[in-house]
Amino acid sequence: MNDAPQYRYDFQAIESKWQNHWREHRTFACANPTGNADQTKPKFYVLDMFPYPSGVGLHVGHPLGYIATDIVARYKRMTGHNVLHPMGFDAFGLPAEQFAVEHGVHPAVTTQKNIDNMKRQLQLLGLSYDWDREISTTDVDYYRWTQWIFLQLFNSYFDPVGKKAAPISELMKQLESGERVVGPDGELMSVAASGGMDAISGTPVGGRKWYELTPAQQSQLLGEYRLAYLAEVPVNWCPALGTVLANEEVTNEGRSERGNHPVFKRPLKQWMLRITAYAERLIADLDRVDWPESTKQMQRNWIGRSEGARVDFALWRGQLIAPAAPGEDDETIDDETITVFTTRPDTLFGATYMVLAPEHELVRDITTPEQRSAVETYIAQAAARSDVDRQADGKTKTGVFTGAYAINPVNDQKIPIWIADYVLMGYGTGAIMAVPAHDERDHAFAQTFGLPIVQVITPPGADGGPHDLSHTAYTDAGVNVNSHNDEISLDGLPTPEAKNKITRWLEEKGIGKGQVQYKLRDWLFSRQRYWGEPFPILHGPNGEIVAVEESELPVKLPEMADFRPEASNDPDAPPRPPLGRAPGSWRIVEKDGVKYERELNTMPQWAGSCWYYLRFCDPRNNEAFVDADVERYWMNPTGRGQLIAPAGNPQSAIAQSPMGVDLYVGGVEHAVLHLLYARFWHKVLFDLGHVSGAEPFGRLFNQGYIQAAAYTDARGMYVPADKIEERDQKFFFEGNQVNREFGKMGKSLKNAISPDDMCKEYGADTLRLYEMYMGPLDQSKPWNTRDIIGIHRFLQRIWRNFVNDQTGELRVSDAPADEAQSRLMHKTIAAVTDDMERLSFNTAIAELIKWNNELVSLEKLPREVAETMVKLLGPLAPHLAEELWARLGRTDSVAYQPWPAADLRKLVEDTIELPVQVTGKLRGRITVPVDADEERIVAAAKQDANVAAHLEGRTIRKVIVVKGKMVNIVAS
RNA sequence: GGCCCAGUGGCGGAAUCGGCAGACGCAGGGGACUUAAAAUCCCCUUCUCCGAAAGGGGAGUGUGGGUUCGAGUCCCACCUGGGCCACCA
Repeated sequence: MNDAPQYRYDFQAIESKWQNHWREHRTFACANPTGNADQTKPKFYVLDMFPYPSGVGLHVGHPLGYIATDIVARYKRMTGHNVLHPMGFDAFGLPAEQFAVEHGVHPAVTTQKNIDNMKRQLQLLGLSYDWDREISTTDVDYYRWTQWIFLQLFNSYFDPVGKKAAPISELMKQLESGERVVGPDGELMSVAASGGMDAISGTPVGGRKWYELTPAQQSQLLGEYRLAYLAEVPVNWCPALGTVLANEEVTNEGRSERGNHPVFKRPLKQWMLRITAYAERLIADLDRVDWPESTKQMQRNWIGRSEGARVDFALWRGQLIAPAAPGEDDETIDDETITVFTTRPDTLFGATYMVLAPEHELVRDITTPEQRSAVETYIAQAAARSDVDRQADGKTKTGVFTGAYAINPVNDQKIPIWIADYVLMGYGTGAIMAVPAHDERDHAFAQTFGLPIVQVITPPGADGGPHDLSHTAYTDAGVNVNSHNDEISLDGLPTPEAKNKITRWLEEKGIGKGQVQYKLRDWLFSRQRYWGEPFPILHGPNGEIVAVEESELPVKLPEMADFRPEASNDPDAPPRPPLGRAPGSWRIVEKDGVKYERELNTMPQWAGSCWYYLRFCDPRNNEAFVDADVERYWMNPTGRGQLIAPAGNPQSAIAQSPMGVDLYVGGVEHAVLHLLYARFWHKVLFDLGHVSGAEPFGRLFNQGYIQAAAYTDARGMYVPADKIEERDQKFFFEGNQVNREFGKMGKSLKNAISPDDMCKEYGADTLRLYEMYMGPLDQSKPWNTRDIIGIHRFLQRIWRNFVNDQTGELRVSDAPADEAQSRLMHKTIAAVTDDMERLSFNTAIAELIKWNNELVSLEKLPREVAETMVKLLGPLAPHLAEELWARLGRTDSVAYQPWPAADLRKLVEDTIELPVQVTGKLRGRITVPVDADEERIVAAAKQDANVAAHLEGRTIRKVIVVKGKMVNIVAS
């Protein structure tokens, strides 16, 4: 027999009713500020990192951030903001293509299916997105503009004078007029800066003036400066997948993340984006955004700025230089120097040998005949080893002597030149001066090969005495010794001054220069895949690279039945992008009687996510990627209504940020790449005048992960967590005991929990509240289904406070709240509002639970109390709030009700309880009038029996009264 | 190895600016209601000592020091766990 109350909290009926209502009424559609739209409201743009629509759908870890942003969006609507809260899908990429290959379905089909499923799951959670603005990076109307932005990059160069992107056409004009020249190292200089150098001396192509170059040469020269360019670079080539892979798509074992196929480093001609030109600004502008300090630090580390100097070492010519091998250029190396980068030019006197990367171009030229075979063997070995192998060796150093020597410019010492794989071709100049006394790696290498170690730095305060360098290098700053020649002495100088002095000397002598070096490399931007954005680029018969006209965009992906990448077992096989098999009608474009072939690579998955936040502002615009006025509105502070925050809360977490998206929430896994790439694109668009601010995301918040118990069997394999039985704190799978551990929820640990199941069993409001109640948003915390019941009880208790579950009657009266109830209400409003501003939803919920527990004892809720409860609940549990709002007789949506304001006067009490300490230990509590003066407070404190007992026989040394907080009587 | 973050009851966590440690929830214990169970409601619940109780004492926020009238909070060193980078000259 089922005698459950007839009018109990029926979350399923409530939630589907209101989800349908919101959808049908487009409750959360938000207007752009055009025409007659209401511009009196301040705007607020709150954004999630949009998901990749995977086939398995969401688990309960995914919506953590979405729930948080939804609460913020709903709260901001109630505080009178025009809120932009969109959602879309980052749907290009390898997984969809792989799935499609495996199941023989077109990726467009599976992608759409996955999007539909994910959207259904999101709507089940009652998230208040403006679905009118939904976009997918795979929509032609979207990637058309991704291609357009690529053309902006292709048609721009980085002007080193203005330190910003500018149209390449301007550079062309300046080169034509001779106003600007190309310096000896390829640097762009204005004529003034070059000291009157004319275009002849500056032009690197055959030493000819710009106007003497053929069009192909001119085009090649411009290519050296474009922000998007083709270059032969070492890439991660995976022949089995038939594509290059980004570093992060390669496992620590040097295999592909998907499929576990071997990956090889090899040089290939690829599209690159010149992000390195922006290194300085990408670091500097981090100071202008409100991001977690750790995320900023990760970006700074990734960009890796170091200050130091370039130093030229002359080759020692007292020996025969190896003659060029047959067929090679017989280059004279008489004038050759080896240039190194060092952050410690102050240790130059301690440089006892040099090391070149095995791939360094000079290695072949300088190697002596006796050493040639050893060197070539080593080079071959190094090439065969993956980066991972190199690292696996840790500190053991390998290398080979080339037989050649260089001259240390400060002391004319003849020092040997080695090659070793601990020197990387990709950083600095690919060559180093080795100072084994003061660099750990050089020290280890010198120890291994018996090279001399010369101390030139002493630790501060070490009196210049010899320092034990037999086991380890001294790498910190100190004071120079043994560092002088006829012209310069660094002896006695502390490290920073020594650096400055030697750098100046090197510059005067013309053999060195102060330099800033970055770890950041240019961005490898092409993939040999089908499921990505085609490049809007054409290749002419003579190797010309021509941009597709803007008017001819989009370049649509061709329909293809077979879109598989061409796999191979041969690491030397050339890449064959799937688009190479596209029909000729797509591949070949005829213009002015010339046949061009389309670029066959596609863009990486990062491309679409680099600018989607801009498209959300104006997603259906066919004239521009975003309307300029609309962009200015959403991406800039309005200056109006900075925030609706309680007084006395200056450090509001969601105050409007200086520029860009007001709040961007996502996982810390995107701390570097996505956020760096998007910032780079945004800066280019800013430089070219297409957007109004220098940074895309004013405030960033990284939510934590949801972890869950995972179980491994005797073989260490994960077993499904939902099939585990627990007995006596031991865990069993199919009768066998298994181990429990905790890890990030997901498919690989077989511990995913579906939000669909939770919504079905407890409801979306319960799931939302539970996820927020688990702990601080930015912390990782373990999922525990058992704990959900507490939140569910809370919502049921709210329901019963409003509705008599036997009769269905509303338990609300029109009587006013008494003083105690009123005070409690305003206290809760103040606390919850403060928590909302700080994104501290766990404590906001705790406040509401506490308040609601107090209301249980009331016969009926005063209407004011009831309405306030519903409003405070609105952002957190929106379905229940809408239902109760309707039952209170309201016909409008609670989503746009004004947020309750705490009346501070109502919080004032007549008396206050103060803790009393004696010498720092709590001994009693007193109740005094709130305006009592110090004298009266102290007198009351001394009268407390327990306090008096502890003061008995002691002398009072000091009395500290902190108004409204506590009293401390110090006695001895 | 470098940089960053975190350690608080049986568990998740609270304490926002240096001022009553453990809010709120789970689990656990006791009680009410019920034929019974579920649900619901009430009470207890950091450890420990004295006390029949009221109450009171001591210890306590990873460890050891320091600053302070007062430290979970600030400083120094260390331990443990997590994240990112990792031969970047």
